[in-house]
Amino acid sequence: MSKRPLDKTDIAILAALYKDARMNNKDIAELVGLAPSTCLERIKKLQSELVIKGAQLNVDFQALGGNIQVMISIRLADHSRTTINTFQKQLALLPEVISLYHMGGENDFLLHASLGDTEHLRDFVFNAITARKEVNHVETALIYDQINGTVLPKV
Amino acid sequence: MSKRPLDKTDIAILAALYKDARMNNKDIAELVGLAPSTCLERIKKLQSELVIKGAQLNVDFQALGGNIQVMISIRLADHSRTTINTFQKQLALLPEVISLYHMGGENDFLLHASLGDTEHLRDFVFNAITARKEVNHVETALIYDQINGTVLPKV
DNA sequence: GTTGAAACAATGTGGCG
DNA sequence: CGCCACATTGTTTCAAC
Repeated sequence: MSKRPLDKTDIAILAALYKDARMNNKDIAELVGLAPSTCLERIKKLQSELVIKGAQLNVDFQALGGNIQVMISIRLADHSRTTINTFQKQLALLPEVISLYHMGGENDFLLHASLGDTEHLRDFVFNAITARKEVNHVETALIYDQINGTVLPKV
Repeated sequence: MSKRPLDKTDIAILAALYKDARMNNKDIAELVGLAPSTCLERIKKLQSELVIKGAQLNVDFQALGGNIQVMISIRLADHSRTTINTFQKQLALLPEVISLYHMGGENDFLLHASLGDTEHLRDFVFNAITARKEVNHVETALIYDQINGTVLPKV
């Protein structure tokens, strides 16, 4: 991945798409003050350079039956690469999992999940996490609310 | 927010857009087996019902000078609504902040941030967090790696 | 829920600063 | 070399069914 410095226009494009990834090219072009063709060229370039890695929908998990969200801190007994990799790959596939962070520090993983109710949460923690031999410690914290940052300046 | 039950097609549309929010309507329609017009109608409906709350770009933070990502656990001294709200609103505006979670449990907030280097991290923690009178305890953990879940079944 | 036509956006080419 | 204008192709969108 090259380290091309991004100019103001690139940042403006990224900021626009960060706020609304479904914005169309014509509107972005207008917003950043470029002709549509030029703007598209830049977006394509950012994509090919993997500065833009994709785009994800913000779904209302509640509408999908996920009435509670939690962060689960997990410590493993064994920190070998295979254990970590296997754990990570298998857990990321579970439908309850929104994100799985591999961490440095006391806890090895932080798991962001959406669950239907507290019973579902209990079952999930037991069946998917504490049932695993390599898991040493689990701590669940409820998420009340999430706010996303809006901008990406820093250049 | 109404609680209309989503059918298989709605879920399929959401799943497609969750994987790639920039997918166009024609391709989604084809994928889920609908005519483009019908598919668009459903997407519009999901948007107006706020099942779809938006879409966010997956940016390579490294390309933007964010070489490290951290999760910072924060405890406040005072849990009044005003203190919490003010803290949340002000911190969410900082350019380093990716997400800010208001939590139940021991820690009041979990802050996901992207920083240029360790010095930037140190300054950020001091200036933006520990410098605040209402902050009681701060704990920073490095993120090695993040995996996002791929599907949203659960209906 | 579909089809089809008109309106609009995406995209490639060639030309300008 | 990056930008723009324009022409072509493809997508969105709305009406009638």
